[in-house]
Amino acid sequence: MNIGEASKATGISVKMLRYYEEIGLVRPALRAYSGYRVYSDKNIATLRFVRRARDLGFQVKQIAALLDLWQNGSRASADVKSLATAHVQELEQRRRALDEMIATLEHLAHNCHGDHRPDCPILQSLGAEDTAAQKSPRKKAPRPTFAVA
Amino acid sequence: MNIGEASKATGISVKMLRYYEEIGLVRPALRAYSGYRVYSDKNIATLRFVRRARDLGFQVKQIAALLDLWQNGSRASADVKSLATAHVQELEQRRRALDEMIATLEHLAHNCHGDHRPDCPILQSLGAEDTAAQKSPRKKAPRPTFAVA
DNA sequence: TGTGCACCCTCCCATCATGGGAGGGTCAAG
DNA sequence: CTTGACCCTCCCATGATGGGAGGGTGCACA
Repeated sequence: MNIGEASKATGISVKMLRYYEEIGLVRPALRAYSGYRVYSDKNIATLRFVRRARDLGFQVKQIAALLDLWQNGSRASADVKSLATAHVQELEQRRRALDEMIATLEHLAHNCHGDHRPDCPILQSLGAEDTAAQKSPRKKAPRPTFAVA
Repeated sequence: MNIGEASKATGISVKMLRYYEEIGLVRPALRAYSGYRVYSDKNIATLRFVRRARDLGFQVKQIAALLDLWQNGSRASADVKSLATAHVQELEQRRRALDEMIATLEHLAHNCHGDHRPDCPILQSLGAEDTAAQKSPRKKAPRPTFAVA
C-alpha cells in the first residue's frame, strides 16, 4: 500500500504519516525500490490506533505510551486506565475553562444592544479600570504529564 | 513604569509584552534613554484590555479588532456583538469536541478493570479492526474567522 | 514508444502564543 | 565601586499541522 492509500485507509494525512514516522511514533515504513513507502495491513492497524487516540485528544507522547501498552502483552490494565483518567482530567479542565469563557461572553453579549450605537458592555467589561481580578502571568500550567506523582 | 512593573500591573508576562509590541497589537512603548521601555497608565489600561480579552480566549487578531472598536468612538455595538458571538460559537464547538472525547473516555475507563490484568476495553476500542467510523484527514477546520458569513 | 498525469520523495518554511536562554547593558542600594 | 536585580536584543524550541518547491516514479492510453 502506498502512502496515499494508507492515508485514505487511516484518515491520517500523508503529511502526518511521514511526520509520525519521523518523530518515531511509529516505526519507519518499508520502502519499495522506488523509495516509496509501503504499508502492510499491520502498519495500517497501528495507524488506525494512532488515529483513534488522536481523535480522543491524546497528545503524541501519550499515544506513544498507549501504543507501547497495546503492544505489550504483559501490561496491567491499571496503567492504561490511569493514563486515560489523567487525560480525562486534563480535558475536563479545558472544558471548565471554556465554560467560564462562554458564560462570561454570553452574559456580556446578552446585555449588548447590538445596534448602531457605540455603547457596549462587552467593551466596557474588557476596559474596566477595576483591578480586582488581576492574576499574575500564567505559569506553565501543569502540562498533561503522565503520572504527575 | 518599567516592563517588569507593567507585567505585574497587567498580568502579562514580560516576554508577551514585548511580543505584542513586535507584532503590532499595541503601539511600541516609549523608551527611556537607557533603552528601557516606559509604560504610561494609558498603556497599562490598554494592556489590561488585551489581557482580559486573552483570558476570554480571543486570538490576537480578534483582540486587535476589539481594540480598534474600543478606541473608535463611532463604532456600532453590533460589530462588537457579532465578534463576540462568533467567538462564542467557536468556543462552543471546541466544547462539544471536548465533551465527546470525555464521554467516550469515561465510558471506556468505566469498563476497564484497572488491575494487573492486561485486558482493557480502552485499548480494545482504539485497536478495533472495525472500520466503521473512518473519517478522512481533517480539512483545515473553519478557522475562527470573524463573520464567517 | 512516448507522453502526460497522478503520485511519491525530501527539504524548507509557516502557523500561534508562549517560554528559555545567551550575551551584554543599566540602575540603585549598600 | 561592587553586586544583584533589572532590562535589552537575538535566536531557538514547542506541537501538530499544512504549503510548496524541485525532482523522481509508475501507469494508462494513444
